[in-house]
Amino acid sequence: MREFMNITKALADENRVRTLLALRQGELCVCQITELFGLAPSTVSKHLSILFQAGLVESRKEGRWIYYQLPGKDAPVEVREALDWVEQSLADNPQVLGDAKQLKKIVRQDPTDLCKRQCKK
Amino acid sequence: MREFMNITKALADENRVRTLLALRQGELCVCQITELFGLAPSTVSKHLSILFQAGLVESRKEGRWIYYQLPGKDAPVEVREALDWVEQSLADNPQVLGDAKQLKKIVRQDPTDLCKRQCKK
DNA sequence: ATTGCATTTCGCTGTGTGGCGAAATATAGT
DNA sequence: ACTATATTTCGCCACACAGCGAAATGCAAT
Repeated sequence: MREFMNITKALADENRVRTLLALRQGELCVCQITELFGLAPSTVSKHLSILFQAGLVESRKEGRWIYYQLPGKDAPVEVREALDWVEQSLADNPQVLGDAKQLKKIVRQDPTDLCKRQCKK
Repeated sequence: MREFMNITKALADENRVRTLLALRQGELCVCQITELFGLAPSTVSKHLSILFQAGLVESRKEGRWIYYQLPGKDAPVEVREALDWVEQSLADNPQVLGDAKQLKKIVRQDPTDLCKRQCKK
């Protein structure tokens, strides 16, 4: 029950749900998600931490960057069904489609430049 | 998106989730759920209101009593899939099974007596 | 009409949470 | 070693929310 509630609480924030759907495109680093939502890096990091503790995302460290991604087929059933439900419910949501569109522009840019700009703010 | 977030926020509370699973047994009035959780009637009423606004329960008025129940087949797809997900994830959860067991005793009692006892508290 | 009762609404309180900026941590490159 | 930089952790603040009790509402029975 504890684990299930971790999932529902993680899904009870719009930015976290949008993050999960954004990750369908493939792995993203913190600065890319930060750029997508216009939030502070620390805020995005916290969101990702909550998603991670719920098992809804995995992370991979590569140099200075930490890439987050959706869990693979080896994820617990609860997690997979939660993600399926989110995707099925919001796949053609305007907000989500808009995010996907903007993400394409973001992933084309050099992550280094993104982070530099965010630090200057 | 708004509607979907209403659902996820409604599911982000353990007592509300337990309520949904309890309602699989059939419709329940407020005082029965109050008895099950040991909460104040006003608190239970608020929870049910949140579930109702999310579309996760329906209500039926009969005299002084208001019975809440799970929505029928005519419910929106998002709602049905949310309920399916909750049920699949928690069907054999100890807490949920315990609730079901206690509910059987509660529904055997006269609702009038339940309410009287709750008012005396 | 009035009383009794099931439920809801209202006001309040304590706790939880999202947001930020600043400081801390960890890694790359010089 | 030192600097730069990507991310996290830590305080802090504003706000949302679960919980209760008391008052209000709606309905039934007298």
